[in-house]
Amino acid sequence: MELRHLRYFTAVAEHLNYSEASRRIHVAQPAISQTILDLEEELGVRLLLRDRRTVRLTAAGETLRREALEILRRIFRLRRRAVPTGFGARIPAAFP
Amino acid sequence: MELRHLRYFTAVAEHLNYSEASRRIHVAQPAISQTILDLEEELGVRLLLRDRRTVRLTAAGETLRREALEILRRIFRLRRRAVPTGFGARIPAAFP
DNA sequence: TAAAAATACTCCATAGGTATTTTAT
DNA sequence: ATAAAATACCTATGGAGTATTTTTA
Repeated sequence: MELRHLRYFTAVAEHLNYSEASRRIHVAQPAISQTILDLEEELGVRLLLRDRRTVRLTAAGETLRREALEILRRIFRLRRRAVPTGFGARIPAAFP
Repeated sequence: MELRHLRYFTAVAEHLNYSEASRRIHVAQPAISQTILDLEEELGVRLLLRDRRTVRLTAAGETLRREALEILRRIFRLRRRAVPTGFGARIPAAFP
């Protein structure tokens, strides 16, 4: 599992639509499809029910959605803190 | 940034020795070296001071270490919860 | 038809391995 | 002489794109 899996999954979980997620995050739909399948296989859990035209989260999917969002939020904060602010701040010694 | 970066970094942060980390996590030392460099470049922050024979964490490195551990812990729990227990439990509908 | 997910395939970027160099002790 | 990180180089894997198929409304 890599962050990529969580990113794609949360995008799909948000829109409940692979194609829409594809447009939003600028990743081809088949790549998203495959990544979700890989994630489900790795976890051994079905995350999304895609029957007929609708995509729905399973209970496991809903749990993962929350956790994944929290993790991605943490990654986001991490990166934000690290961004050097100002000029002299190339490679600062510490996070701001 | 992917979890790979955090995995390698925390391994190095734990042992303060690239070669030792390499042995522990079964990834070649140059791969670890390169991954740390990539991470530092992406974050724009130096994470480790490797002068002479010693590797030390910068303040940023120490901060990242804590955050990374927390994130990896969450990933670990996630995967643990998802593991199907027992036979019938192929692809369960929900996390236990 | 239309709209969406899955499959097939192809390609190439890159993760990671081996070998080497550099640096300090 | 040793030990460790960085660099060079090469290869194979797999991530991602285009095209197509399948399925259902």
